[in-house]
Amino acid sequence: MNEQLDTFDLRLLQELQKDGRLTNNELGERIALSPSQCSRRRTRLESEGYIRGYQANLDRQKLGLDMLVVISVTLATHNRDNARRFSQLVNGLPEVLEAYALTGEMDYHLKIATRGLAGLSRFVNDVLLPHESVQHVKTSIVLDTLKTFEGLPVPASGSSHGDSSR
Amino acid sequence: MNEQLDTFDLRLLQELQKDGRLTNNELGERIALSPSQCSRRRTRLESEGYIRGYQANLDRQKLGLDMLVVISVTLATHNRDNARRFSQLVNGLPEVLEAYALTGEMDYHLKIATRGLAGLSRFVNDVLLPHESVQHVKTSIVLDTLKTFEGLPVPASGSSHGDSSR
DNA sequence: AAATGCATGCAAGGTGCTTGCATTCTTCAT
DNA sequence: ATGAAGAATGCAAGCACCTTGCATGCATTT
Repeated sequence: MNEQLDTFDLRLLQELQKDGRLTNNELGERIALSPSQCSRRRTRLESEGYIRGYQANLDRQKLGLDMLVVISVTLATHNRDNARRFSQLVNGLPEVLEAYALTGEMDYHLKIATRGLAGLSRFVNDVLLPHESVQHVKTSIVLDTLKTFEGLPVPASGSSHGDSSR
Repeated sequence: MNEQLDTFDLRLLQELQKDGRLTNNELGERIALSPSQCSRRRTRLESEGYIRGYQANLDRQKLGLDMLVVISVTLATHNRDNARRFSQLVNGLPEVLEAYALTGEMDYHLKIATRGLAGLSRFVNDVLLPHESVQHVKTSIVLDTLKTFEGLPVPASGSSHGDSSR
C-alpha cells in the first residue's frame, strides 16, 4: 500500500462523509481547491478504495421500523461449521443491520430493526431461536439513541498520518 | 402524517440506499420511470424527511482504524444528571460511532473505532473510566464482521404498507 | 543549474438536472 | 354511464455541473 493522504484528501473525505452528494464545485469551495482537482482526487480516492460507496440515509422511524434492538447470541457449539451456518443465517435476514463476532462470553452481537414488538417477537421466536446453530439469545431493546453513526473519525486535517507533500 | 409511499417510492429509496449518487437517469432506468419523475419524487422524499441525507462510506481499515470495539457501560448512579453528563461525553468523542441506552443489566452500549490496541487502551483508561459518570465498563473486541449495515430493510416493493395510488 | 515529475487551474465539450406544459389516468359525483 | 376534477406522467428546453486536455508553476533530484 503506497498511497498517502494529504490534508486536501482528508478534508475531502470528511466533507463527503457529511454530505455525499456535494458537487465538485461545492467541495472545491469548502476545501479551497478547484472543481477539477476535486474531481480528480475524488476519482482517485474511490479507485484506491478509501471511498467504498455512497448511501442515502433513510429515516428509520418514518419507514415504520420503530424497534431498534441489540441481541447477544451464543452458539450451540463452537465449531467452524456452526459459525458458517450462523453467518449465512444473519446475512439472509434483512432485519439484521449489523452482526459482529466478539471476544467475551457472548459470541455474537446483532443489531436489528423491526416494526413494533410483534416484529421483534416474530424475529426472535420464529427465526432466530429455531435455528440449529443458536443456543441462547439475550435481547436488549434500545431505549434511547445518544449518538448515531455519522461517519468515521477522519484524522484531523493537518495532522500526523500521511504525508503533506503534494 | 399524511404522506404515503407507493411502489415507486419504495424502490427509489431502496436504490438510493444502495447507491446514493445515482443520477436521475440511472434511477429512472432501474425503477422504470422518467428522469423528471425521479427528480420530483426524490425531492419530495427528501423534503418529507424519508431521506435524511447522503453519506460517503469510507474504508475503516484504510484510514488506520483497525480496532472495532463494543463497550458496555454501567453508570455510577442512575439519575438524570448523570445520564446527561454521559451523553455529552460520548457526543464529544469522535471515536464513538454509536451510543445506545439499553434495557437489561448494562446501561449503555458504545461502538468505537480506534487505531490499534494503544488507541483502545487510551480511550478506555484515559477518557472513559476517569469520567465521573462512569462506574464500570466491559470491553469486547470485534473479531469478525459478519454483516455490516448496508441500509434499512425497505418493505418489499409491491407489498402492504402505503397505498399504491399515484 | 537543469531536468523531471506532479499538482494545479482554466476552458470546452458533453452529460445530467429541473421546471413548464400538454396529455393521460384515476376517482368521484351526478 | 358520463362528465369533471385532481394528480401523475413524459417531453423538451434552459441551466448547472462534470471531466479531460493543456499549459503553467512548484518541488525535488541529479
